[in-house]
Amino acid sequence: MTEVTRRVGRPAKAVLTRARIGSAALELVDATGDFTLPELARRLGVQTASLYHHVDGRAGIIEVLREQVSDAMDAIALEDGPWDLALARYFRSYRQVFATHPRVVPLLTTATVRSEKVIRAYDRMVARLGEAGIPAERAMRILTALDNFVIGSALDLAAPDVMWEVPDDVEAPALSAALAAQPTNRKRADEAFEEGLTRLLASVTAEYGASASVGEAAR
Amino acid sequence: MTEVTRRVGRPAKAVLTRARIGSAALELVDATGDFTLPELARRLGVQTASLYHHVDGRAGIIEVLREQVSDAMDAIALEDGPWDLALARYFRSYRQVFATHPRVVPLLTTATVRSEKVIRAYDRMVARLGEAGIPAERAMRILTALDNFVIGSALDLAAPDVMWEVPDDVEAPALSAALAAQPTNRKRADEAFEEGLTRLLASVTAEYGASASVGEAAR
DNA sequence: ACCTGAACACCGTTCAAGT
DNA sequence: ACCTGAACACCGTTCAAGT
Repeated sequence: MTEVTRRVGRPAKAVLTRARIGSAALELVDATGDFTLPELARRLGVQTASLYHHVDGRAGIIEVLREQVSDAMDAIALEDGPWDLALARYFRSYRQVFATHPRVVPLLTTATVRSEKVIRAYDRMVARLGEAGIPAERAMRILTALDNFVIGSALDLAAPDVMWEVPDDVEAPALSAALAAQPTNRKRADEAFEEGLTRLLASVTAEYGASASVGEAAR
Repeated sequence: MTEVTRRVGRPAKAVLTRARIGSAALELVDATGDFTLPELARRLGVQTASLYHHVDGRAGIIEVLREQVSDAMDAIALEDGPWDLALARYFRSYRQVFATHPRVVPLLTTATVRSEKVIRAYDRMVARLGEAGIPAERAMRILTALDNFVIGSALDLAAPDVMWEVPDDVEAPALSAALAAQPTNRKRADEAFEEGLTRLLASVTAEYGASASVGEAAR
């Protein structure tokens, strides 16, 4: 028999914090692929309504999740070395964070970027592209393209085990052979990310110049 | 006063079809960004439970949405001409479909591809990359990279009006200047898509050879 | 300020009953 | 086979009451 002490009213010390809610939510999403407020509250040993004292409902918890992954990104990556290697480092860390928490990606796909850390990172990237002689307008286009690619690649990490399933009555010999030759799903996703990131950055480098090959430096 | 005729039991002719449900769902998502079964049923003039006779609940309706957008893609694009131009045509039509229905994109981000039409398209792309001298393993990697980029670019279409919002207390001069120089959100998204697609395909072309520049042919 | 318990509107799904 | 009406479990959100 466990003795349950029922408490009513404000506790001497707050039992919840934004941070505690955030890490519990992250754990829950990592484990199940989604979260509900009642389940989250249960894991934290509180009532569902208690969460509202710290975050703005379900949308607020998604915000906390976004903050957590944003903070894990390597902003220092952008400071030193040639710009192309700096961007490569940053976007690799960007994707690496999502590789650790793939199931949160679908929850974060559409929202305005407000995180100070992420804003600063993009500012730094625009600046570094400018130093490399790329005009601001073009820099924004390149950054958005890279961003789209990385987000798509992050979503790929949350993909089901079988990404393409050829039905029995459909003939797709080339695709079937290519799929059969594939390594694990994760390896495929990793390789495709490197393939695209390297090609995109190398293409820009070829046009505007930089110190070394991105692919080379990855080894 | 409208006369309402209450009908019970099976009607002489089925009032619902998969197709009717699908187009009503697409309209609803286009208009509101999401859908619920009760609201969909209301628009179709039936009870919520009636939907279950034609589709497998909410997940089934998302499946129908996926079929609808998949069917709108230009599969013939892959048949003729140099492989790089063929792929460019296909991926442009791919993204064009989502540009017409941007708000459905977030609903379709993670699921196994089973659509015969899409499977055939990917088979065709692997085959054409093979003809160009690209080994199957590498072809799959390139295709996945392109796919990730296009999905990310499609999500970009569903992005809020302000993609990056620099808080008042944060200094991001380079980013702010670049954002100020931006045209409309849609134009930014369009340009970034072309930027990335062109660079990715040109990079592969440079390595394996093809007939003409992708960027050139786009004009 | 912070937690509880109860209430409310709403959603997805199931099923017996009717033609 | 296909539609209805009712039922059920569950979810997100609100709010008065308690310390």
